[in-house]
Order: sequence, then C-alpha cells, then structure tokens
Amino acid sequence: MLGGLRLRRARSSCESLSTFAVGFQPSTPSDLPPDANLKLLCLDGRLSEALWEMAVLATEVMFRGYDALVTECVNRRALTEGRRVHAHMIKTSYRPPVYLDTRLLIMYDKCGVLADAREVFDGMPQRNVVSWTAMISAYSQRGYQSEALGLFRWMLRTGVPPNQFTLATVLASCTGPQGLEHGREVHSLAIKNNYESHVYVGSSLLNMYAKASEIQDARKVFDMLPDRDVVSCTSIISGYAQLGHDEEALEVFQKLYKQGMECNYVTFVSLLTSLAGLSALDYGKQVHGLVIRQQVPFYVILQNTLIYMYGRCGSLSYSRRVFESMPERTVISWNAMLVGYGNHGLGREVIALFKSMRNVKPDHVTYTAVLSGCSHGGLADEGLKIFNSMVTEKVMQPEIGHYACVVDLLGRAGKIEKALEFIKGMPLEPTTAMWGSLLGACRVHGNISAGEYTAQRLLCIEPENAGNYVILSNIYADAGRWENVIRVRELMKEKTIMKEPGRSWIYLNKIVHTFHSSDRTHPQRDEVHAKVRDLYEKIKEAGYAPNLSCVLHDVDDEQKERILLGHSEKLAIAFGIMSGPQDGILRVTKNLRICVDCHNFAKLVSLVSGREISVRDSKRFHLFANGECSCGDFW
DNA sequence: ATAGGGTTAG
Repeated sequence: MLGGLRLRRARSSCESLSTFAVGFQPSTPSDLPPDANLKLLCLDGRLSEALWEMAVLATEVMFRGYDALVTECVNRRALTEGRRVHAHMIKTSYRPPVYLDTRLLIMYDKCGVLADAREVFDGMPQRNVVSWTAMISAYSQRGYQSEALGLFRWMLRTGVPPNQFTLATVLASCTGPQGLEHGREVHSLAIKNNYESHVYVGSSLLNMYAKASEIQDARKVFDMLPDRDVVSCTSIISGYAQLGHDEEALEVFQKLYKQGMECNYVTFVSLLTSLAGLSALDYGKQVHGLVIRQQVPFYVILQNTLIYMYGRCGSLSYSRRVFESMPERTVISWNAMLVGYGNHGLGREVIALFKSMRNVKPDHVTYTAVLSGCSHGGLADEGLKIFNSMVTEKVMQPEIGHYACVVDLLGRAGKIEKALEFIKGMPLEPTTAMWGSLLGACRVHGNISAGEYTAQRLLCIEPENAGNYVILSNIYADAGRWENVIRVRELMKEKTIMKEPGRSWIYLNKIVHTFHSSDRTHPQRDEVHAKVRDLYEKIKEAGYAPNLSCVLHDVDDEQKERILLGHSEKLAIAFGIMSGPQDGILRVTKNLRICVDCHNFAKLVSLVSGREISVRDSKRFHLFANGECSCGDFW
C-alpha cells in the first residue's frame, strides 16, 4: 500500500500522467522493495522522475536503487544529477559498499571531473582492484602518467594484486623518457601474474614497446600472442608505421591478411599511412578498393588518411575526389588537401581552397600548410600577406613553424637581409629548419656573405648534417671560390658526419626497386649504371655539366663525376626510363633532399626523353617536364 | 563495475 501512495505522490510531480510508470506491476506491491519503482524509472531512462522518487523515498533508497541511479547518470554523463544522488547518500547517512563508491568514482570520471573522482577514491574505507583500476584509468586517459603510475605503485604496496584490466591500463601510461623502464617492470609483473598472453595486455605491451621505439620487443610480444584480434594486429602494423618502418608495416599486413586477419578502419588508417610514406600508389589504390568492398563505414579519419595518402603518392586528383565525396569534413580534411597542393607547388590552388573553407575554423596547421604552400608555389607576397593577417586580425598567435614559413617566404623573394632581421626580431629561438631554408635561399640568390653567416649558425646547431655543408659548398662553387670549397670539405671532415644514406625508389608493377648511392646490389645494376652513362652523354649535348661541388669527398674530378652519377635518384630515374612502358609519369621517391646536380640531371632527362618525371624528396614534389621543374629551381 | 589500436604540419 505504501507503494501505491508513493506512486501517487510521484505522479503529482509528473506532467505526462498517461505515460507514467511503464512496466510497473501492481499485483503484490508489498513484496517489492521500497525503491522498486525508482529502479524501473531509471531503466526506462526517466532520470528526473527517478530523482524525484529518490527525494521522496529519503532513507528508503537501497543499494539497487542507488546503483540504477548512478548507472543512468554514467550513461548520460549527467553530472548535476549524479551529484544529487551522491549528496542524497550523504544526507541520509547511507554508507555505500565498495561497489557503489567505485560507481560514484566512475560517474565523476566519466562526467569529466577528475578531482571529485579522486575525492571519492580518497574517502573510500576500502578499495578493491576495480576501484584502483578505475582511478588509474581516469588519470591515464587524461595523460596524467606519473599520477597513474604512482597510484599503481601505491596499489601494489597495499597488497592488491593487479588484474588484466589494471595491467592494460597502466601500460598506456608507460610512455615518455622513463616509460620503457616502467613498462618493462609492468611486463615482468604481467608474466608473474600469467597475463602476458592476454589479448588486451599483449596489445598494450606491444604498444608500449613500439612507443619506446623498441620494435623488436613489440614484435616478440606480438609473435607470442596465442589469440590475436583486430586490435593486436593493428597495433603491430601501426607500431611499424609510426616508427617509419613502412616496408615492415606493409609486409606484416600482407602476411596477416593472408592469414585472414580482420580489418577495420583503424587498420586501414595505419596501413595507408605507411603506404603514403612508401609512395606506393598502386597499393594505396588497392587498399582503397578494399575499404570500399569491405563496406568500412566512411569515417572522416579514414577519408582524411586517404586524402593524405594520395597526396603523398603524387595523385592529387584522387585526393580531391575523396575530398569532394565527403559528406562531412573536419579541419584536418582541409589541411590534408592543402598540404597536398602545397607539396606539389600549386600555390594558387592552396589559396583558392583556403579561401573556400566553410564550416570549419582554420587552425595552426592550416596556416602552416597555406604559408608553406605559398612558399613552394612561388607566391611570396601572398604568403606574407596571409601571415600579417594572422597577426593583425588576431586569428591566432603565430607559432615557431609559422615564423619558419615567413623566413622561407622572405628568402624565396630574395629578401635575405629582411629574413635575417626577422629572425633577430622573433620572440622565439631560431630552428635548424629556419637556418636551413635561409641557406637554401642564399644559394639560389648567390648571397655569399649571408650564406656564410647562416651556415655558421646552422653548423653550430646541426654539425652532423652533411646536406648543409653541400649547400655551402654549392654557394662557393657558384661564385668560383674554389679555395672555400676545399675549406668546407675539410670542415666537414673534422666533424664526424653521421649521414643518413641516400636512398631512392621506384615502383614498377607493384615491385619496389630501391637504389642506394653507387648501388652495387640491384640485380640489373650494370644495365642501370650504363643507362645513367647513356643519359649523361645525351644531356651533355643539351648543356648539362656535372656540378662537382655537390661532392665533398677529397678525390679527383673524375672520381667526383663517378660519385655524382652514382646518386640514387639518378639510378632510379635511369631504371624507370629503361624499364618503361613508356607512358605516364615516372615517379621516383627519395628519402633526403634532392641535390642540385640531380635536379639539373632530371630536368634535362625530361627534356631529351620526353617523359614527365616526378621526384618526391623529403621536402616536396618536383615535377620535371620539358627541361623545367615545377619548383622553379627553389627548394 | 575497471582494459588495448587511428588522421593533417615540421
């Protein structure tokens, strides 16, 4: 009978009388606990009515009733309501069991108030492994790694053994400088507790190792997993991808795919990132086809990655097609498209697209993309105007990358002194990227004194980068200062140069052919070297002369010429020409920046062979046609 | 009740 009374009281507060108390069975009301109706209201999603009921019931709300209330608050992320439930417990002197305290902690965490979650945690008379794990997870997911690790240690000290949830959670906080150390400790703990081969723990472990660049350890964990699922398979692929081990990422994907691995959009995102790095257009298209055939839902992130992949593979029309097909775009979609145009030197397209941005707010990446796009596209004045508008229209505070773009823009326009002044007036420390682009500008504009100053600055910060010495050597050689060329070479010898070896590659029928400088490993090396010689003779007639200042070895000119002709991009280009089908663009990818001599070589080869040659170097695309390059000789 | 993988620039 009390139940009936309560029902009537609650009803008076309710607007829609006819729909009230769905599912309430009035048969034997006295058998039901007093908060039965409260539970039903929660299950029915009628939270405000349930809260009213809670207030009316006062001290008669029991464990199940509170549980239902808190659960509904968690589901809805309803903080205000959650606080009322918590306050009600305190007011009615209800002493929640561990379970309910933990639920409250989770409620505050999911509602985004970490401090309140922690307050609940600290006030708990007892804690179990779930309470500890929930609290660790709360810190971990917000990036408070040391707090998460500290709690984990505290938990171990109190004698609560971690379970698979705890281990998977805490491993996500094992990143950063000492992450590996902590991660290894957690790993041995996982082994001790027999959780090493658990799927979740395993993928967390391998991610921890991948983030610490210990990819072999990650692979070991992966290989030992008895049951693999999408996430663990994707983790190893993305581990390789994020460390730039793109070949391995593709290789392991191919192997797992043959074994029937399940793929979802995260898998494809990781894989496509690696294919972008490899410039593997054919594979990229194939994976795109797989995405469509598998009817993977068209998540924005996946489409953004497709835009990026096509851009990096030199196929802007495909990028644009994906971009146009998107029902919704984020700022990243626009940025990926802008970056693609910019890397191809299409400044006009960059500006047009930038001006047509709708429904999104440009961010700092947008401005970096636009400014560097202007620079690569030869639109120095437009770029400077856009930078100034950032400041005057208070769009955002320019960051170091934006300043670097301005240095590049000024340098391109030949305003070297202004660029130097700009660097001096900056509120930030100049970076190697800035000095590097300025040095390039000094070369293009033949400014020796500024070049010397810039090189001095650059070589102080980055003495191990051989490319910097080469450009300085180019500057001196262009001015006929041979004694300085020799000095640069000696300067370079003093420092031990840890140069990343030059490497170029080209795809033919989905087979990647990689060439290293003076390659002696490719099966057709003799033919390839002969083809370079052959091209060399042909382009000499068109005015090519080897630029010996690109070689900083202490050898005679004949030997220098041999070294120059052995540069990996020349080998790749020659291989592409000799292997044709003779149509379409020849696409070469290089891991470093292309040198002046190879740039000249490619221009003239495009002229005498009548083929279009695209070279993606570490900075941008160069499209060579009829003896000209899309970069306008500035890069 | 508590858990693992993903996008743009440099």
